[in-house]
Order: sequence, then structure tokens, then C-alpha cells
Amino acid sequence: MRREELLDAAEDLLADQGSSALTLAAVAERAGCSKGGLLYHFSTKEALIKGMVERLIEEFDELVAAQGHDTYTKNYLAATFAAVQSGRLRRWAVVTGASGNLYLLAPLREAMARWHREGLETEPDPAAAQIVRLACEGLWDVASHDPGLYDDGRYAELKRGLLALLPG
Amino acid sequence: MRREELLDAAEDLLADQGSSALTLAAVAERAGCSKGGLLYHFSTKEALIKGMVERLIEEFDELVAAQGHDTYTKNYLAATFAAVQSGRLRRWAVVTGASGNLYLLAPLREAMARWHREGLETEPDPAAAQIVRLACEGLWDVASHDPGLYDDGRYAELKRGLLALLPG
DNA sequence: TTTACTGTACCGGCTGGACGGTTCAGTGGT
DNA sequence: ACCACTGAACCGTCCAGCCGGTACAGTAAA
Repeated sequence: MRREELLDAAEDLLADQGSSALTLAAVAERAGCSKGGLLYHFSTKEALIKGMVERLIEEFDELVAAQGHDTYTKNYLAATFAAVQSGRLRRWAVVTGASGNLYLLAPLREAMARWHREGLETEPDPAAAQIVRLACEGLWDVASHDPGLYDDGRYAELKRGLLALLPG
Repeated sequence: MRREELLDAAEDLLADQGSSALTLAAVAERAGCSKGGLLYHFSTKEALIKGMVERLIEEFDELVAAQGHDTYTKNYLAATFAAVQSGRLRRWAVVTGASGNLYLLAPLREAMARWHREGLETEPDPAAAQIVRLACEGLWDVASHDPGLYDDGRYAELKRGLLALLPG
């Protein structure tokens, strides 16, 4: 399926050249196909961006669900580290791609609202859970702007520190 | 001085219409002046964006310095809450404005790298300080995408919770 | 097993419009 | 006389979306 490769190409472009580099021609070239081929899969530029946003949300939700802990926060924590360390879910790239029109960003904002509320009140220590989730958010942000800040050892240490804040 | 108003207008536009709304004509109109007047102060669009980025960094650094705590992390925490709750420093808007060309974003990335390293190792509990700073980062992010998530009471509670993680 | 047809996937040239940036002759307050 | 603009005209570039075409795989009647 060429669709995924086109989304990857768009994210590549955003990640290493910024949002003004996201033109249909550039995406097509990066993916090794023609503009017409790109427009066959995504009939407008907006559709392409929507595609990136939806994929990001779906994949992260799946990643959270795939963790085997007993609270949403712990799963969220594990998923965040998995996403950030693998570098596969480039959230910042997608956000900047969608930042042109706010309604393209709306699904992501809704998802974020969900990620920071889901199951919060039923957790053993809601205040700690909230802090951990915010730190995860911050980690994602910092890691995309300053990739060299943490190495694997630092990540592991940080993860232990965050888990220690959570009861159980 | 019209300069500040022009920067405000640009941020307004970014905050409530997204980055593609940032055109010279739109900024001028929003600020209530002409395109010529805008170009009198900022001779190119890049200069305007650079202006926003520099102002954001300077104002936040001043805000941190203006707090009276005994560690950088505590000052950073207090400054973040002040910035987020007042809504005056619209970091997200500035970031999206600058996300078109990565070199415009570079000063902000350097500033972030600094904010997450400065004085970290000399603090009483570096691991806790790191978590608190990441949570601040996350708070800034979440607050800009989901402004309704926290009210004043929640902010106060969260701030107490974060301060409690720091020794002293 | 040839022919005719259908749908899918993809190509690439073209154009209309928007936008950044420039210039310049005013204007009004100080 | 100078600063801080105004307002409008203008230009060149860039780019999204359109559209006419191509290649090919499957399929099914004759």
C-alpha cells in the first residue's frame, strides 16, 4: 500500500525541513511517485494532513492499549516512552503540518483532552497520575526539539522515577 | 511603540486561525495599520517571526529571573504557571508561526535545551527537578491545546503537588 | 485464446490565484 | 524638517488542484 509511504514522506519532510516544505510536489518526490499519484490517494492536501493526524492518534491509542499495566496512566507512560524512544510517532511533525488550519488540528486536541482525563479520577492517586501524564507530554515535546538531551540510560532512569510516583 | 502591537497581532492571528493565516496583509489589518506600516517595522516576514521568537524567549527568561525561589527549577515552575495562567506568553502560537523554516525555530530549541539543563545537576534532587521541569513543559502544551482542562483551583493544586516533589 | 471492457494505480503538464515583497508619492503630528 | 506611517499599484514566484493521458491486471463472453 502506497498510502502509508506517502504519509511517511510527508512526516519526513515536516520533521527535517519544516511546514513550509510540505508541498504536494515535494511529498510526491520524497515518496518516489508523481504528484498525480499522490492526489490519487489523497485528493487534496487537507486529506493528506487529516491522514497524518488520524494515523497518529490511532497508532498511539493502540500503543497504549497494547501495554499490560493495571492503570491507564502506567500504560500511557509506557506507550510514551515506546513512542519517543523508537522515534516512529513523530507527533511534533504532525502538529506543525496541521497547524495551518485549526480545524485540522481539532481531532488531535480532542485526543489530547482525552489522554489527560481518561480514567484519572478512578486511579489510586489522581494528583500523581496527573503529574506523570503531564511529564509524559513534556517528554514528547522536549524529545522532538532536543533529541540529544537523553540517552537510553537517562530514559530508563526517568521512567523509573515516574513509575515510582505512582502507587502500586 | 507600534512594534509590540504588531507582534501581538501576529500572535492573535496564529492563536485563533492557525499558521496559514499569518500573511503580511492580515497582520497589518489586525493591528489596524497598513502593510507599508508593518514593513516599516519588520522589513520581511522572517523578521516579524524572528521578533516573536526573541520576545517570547526574553520575556520568559525575565519571568523566571523575577521569581524569588532558591533553585532554578522552582523559579521555572512559578514562571510557567504565571505564563500559562495569564495567557500572555503564547508559546504554541509562536512555535507554529516559526515552524515553517526550522532555522527560525532554532533559537527556541536552544532556549528549551537551556531550560531543561540549567543548574540541574547542582540541585538537591536532580531527578525530581527533571520531572518537574518536564511536567511544566507538558502543562504549557496541554494548556494551549485544551484551555478548559484546568481552572484556578486545579492550577493551585497542581502547583502544590509539583512543589511537594522538590526538596526544601 | 482472442477481444473487449472495467477498474485501479499512477503520470505530468498546465493554469489561476494568492502571497511576499517593493516602491513611492502622500500625510499629519511634533 | 523629520519621523512614523498610509495606501495603492505592481511584480515575480510558488503552488494546489485539475485534467487528459498511460499502464496493467483481472474477467468474461465469443
